[in-house]
Amino acid sequence: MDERQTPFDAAIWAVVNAIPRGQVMAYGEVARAAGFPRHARMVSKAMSRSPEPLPWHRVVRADRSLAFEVGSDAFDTQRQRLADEGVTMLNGKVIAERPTDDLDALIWGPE
DNA sequence: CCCTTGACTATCT
DNA sequence: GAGATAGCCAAGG
Repeated sequence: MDERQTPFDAAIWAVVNAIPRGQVMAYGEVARAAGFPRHARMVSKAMSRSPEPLPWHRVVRADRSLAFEVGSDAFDTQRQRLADEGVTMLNGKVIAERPTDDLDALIWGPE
């Protein structure tokens, strides 16, 4: 194999995997939680590079809209997957709760 | 090395 | 509150 995952990738994957079902996080929040503030744009790349499926549909924009073009396959897929988790959308924006501070403990450890 | 691109965000109008 | 602008940062041509 040939994938070299950077510490960045691993951190991002860990955070995304830690997002509870039915909840969403913004790209910037994921980056920050992973320890890489201002790397919101890199989060998408890291997720694309993931060797195994990731709950990427739980990652949305800061304003709670989806990052894909409306009508695109990716957009529809994300909306459908969210719907399966009980998350619906209103006026183009996701209606879901944000992970509480418990997520930080989950990622950074009980410490 | 310069320039463009991108699953972003904060700020201003 | 929607559109425009600037900032941000890594990757690729």
